[in-house]
Amino acid sequence: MEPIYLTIALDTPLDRLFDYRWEPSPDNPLPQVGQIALVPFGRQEMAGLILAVHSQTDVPADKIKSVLAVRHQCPALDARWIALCQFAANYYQRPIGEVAIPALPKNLRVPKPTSLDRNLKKLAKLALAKLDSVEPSSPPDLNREQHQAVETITSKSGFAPYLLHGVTGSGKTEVYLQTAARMLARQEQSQVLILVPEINLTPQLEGNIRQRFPGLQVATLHSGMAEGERLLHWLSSHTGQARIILGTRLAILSSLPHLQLIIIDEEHDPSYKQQEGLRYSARDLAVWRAHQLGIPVVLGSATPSLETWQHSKAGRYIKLELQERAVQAAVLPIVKIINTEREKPSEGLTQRLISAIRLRLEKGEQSLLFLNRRGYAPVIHCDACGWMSNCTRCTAHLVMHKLDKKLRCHHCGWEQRIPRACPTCGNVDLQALGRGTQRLEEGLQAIFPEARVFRIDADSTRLKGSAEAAFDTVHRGDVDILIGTQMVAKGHDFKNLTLVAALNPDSALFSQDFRASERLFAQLMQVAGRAGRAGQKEGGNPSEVLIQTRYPDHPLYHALMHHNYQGFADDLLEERQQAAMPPFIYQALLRAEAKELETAILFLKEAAHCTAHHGITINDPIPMTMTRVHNVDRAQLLVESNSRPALQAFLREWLADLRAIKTRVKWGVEIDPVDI
DNA sequence: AGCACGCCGACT
DNA sequence: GTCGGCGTGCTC
Repeated sequence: MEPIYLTIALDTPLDRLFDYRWEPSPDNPLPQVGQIALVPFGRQEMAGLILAVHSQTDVPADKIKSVLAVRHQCPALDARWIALCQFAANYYQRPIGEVAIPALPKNLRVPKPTSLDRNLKKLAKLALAKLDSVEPSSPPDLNREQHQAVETITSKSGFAPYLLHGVTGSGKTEVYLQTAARMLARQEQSQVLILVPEINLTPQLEGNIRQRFPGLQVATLHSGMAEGERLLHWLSSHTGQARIILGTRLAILSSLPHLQLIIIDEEHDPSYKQQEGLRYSARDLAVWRAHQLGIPVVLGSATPSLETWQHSKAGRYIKLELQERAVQAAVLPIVKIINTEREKPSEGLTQRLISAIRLRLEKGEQSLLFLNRRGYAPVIHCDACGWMSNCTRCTAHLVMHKLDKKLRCHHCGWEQRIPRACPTCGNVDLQALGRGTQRLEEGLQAIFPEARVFRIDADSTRLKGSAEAAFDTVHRGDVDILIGTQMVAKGHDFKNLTLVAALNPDSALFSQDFRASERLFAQLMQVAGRAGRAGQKEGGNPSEVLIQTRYPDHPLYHALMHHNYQGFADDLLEERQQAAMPPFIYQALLRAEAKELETAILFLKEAAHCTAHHGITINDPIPMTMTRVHNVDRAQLLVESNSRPALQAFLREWLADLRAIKTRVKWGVEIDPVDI
């Protein structure tokens, strides 16, 4: 028999495919497109995705190698999944292998195949185990708006993108669940994908889903899972056994052959953007995938991204408003602004805030203080000579961590003991400047010695599973005052919480990043939404949100005071349009890093010095805001266009030219960057 | 990107 | 005499 040649995509930055020989034999079934093959590559062995099977090849006979094995145990990935990877590869300007291969569970990629047969048997057990442990619950009645949202989404057929816009407590989750229920009931094998920003912070949602759909298999997909477990859940999605798939951004690249609905909760959340490797937007890929499959996609948020908001204003997305709070007695919290120029804080707390906390303590209610800065103090300083605790490897301060007596760089991980005296002049009186969550905790405990003060941040929840335990402590009511970073803003309903305070959120107002205020608004709205979610207590006052700021007249805080997302978003959009910024134009970023900043800048200058392209703006190279991280200097070059296709076409050509430049600079391009 | 090969400087 | 620095070249 004639040999067969397989065209295979591999996880390598080389922008081409590789042909391998496959020897036919009566024992081995013919390989198929979409199957995974194990091949020799250079001196390594790798797993690749079969993209074509043919009887000929252009590769010279002395170069071609043979396939080591084909993973017949894993059913082939279908053409639509491959098309998704191909789209992402083209759009983000990377080879398809760099998209497709990392999207597969590791156990399918390692040279020694794990026993898939055993795992497939395990799948059935997994489903049963989950069924035993839940108590089924029935769906609550929907209010008029929720009902209409479910009706609208389920009445149309074909591709339709929806923006489900509703404040915290308006019952978006219930719309997700009942929409999912209808789609699942409609077809024997249908699957629903639900994306959440961070799965570890939403155990409640997973619980709800399992209770509401007791007969159905639920798969979860996120980066915190063990490889064996990951394989099981991925396979259950891939084989169609899992009907509901709950996952983080990486789940958008999973194989879902019977997908009928995609839901993206908190669609504005920055964690939908992958920030390393293939820098994809799970939200954008979700919309593309829904379009490809001709199915609805629901983007839910109280504070939609300006991209999504603009789509809905332009009529490209269908807007569904939830304005009533679904929980009967729940009312919006009262937002008050405290001017810290007039009321000077001590220990970071104004007198008004301290009184508000005291009132909650007396009533046995909880308070939440939001301070987005972990550690004790962001820097220490010598008054005598001006020395500051700077990281020698990064353009950043070493943060003081008092509990473990360390100075720590939050960017490169460097740590050292807190010096007893100033390293340059010997002064023993070093000052902690500024305030992190640890210092706030210390101050609060001093003011309220009897109160149970509790801190939740990346430091207090470093151990696996400890975040969930920490949240449980708060839910149980074992906490009076909760201090937290952005970790506490997401997902959790605190039933006894009636006071939320934001300390010192001002820095984002003047950030270089034009998206900083959009993010701050979303974050404050979200954290404000933690208060009083279970409804008003008998005879109680509405929950309160206090913002301590030096800029009490800033429009962002005024919008927040009036719960006016729409006004805020419309104003920002107006500004963005005037200034020709996203979402009205499209951007790509060329980043370069080298030992010396000058080397990186020079590379970017050379890159910028290309033939002019109509409709493309190439800006000047600039050092990144945080120039040096871990002894590497970084610079970037922004490319803009008002036409997405024009930008794409330019990038394709440009990157080919850049690859030809002989350089030691490490560089890469990011499409639709969100952190500038 | 890995991973080799290859040709020049300081070590047991 | 070797270990190892990173320049250059290749991966079906």
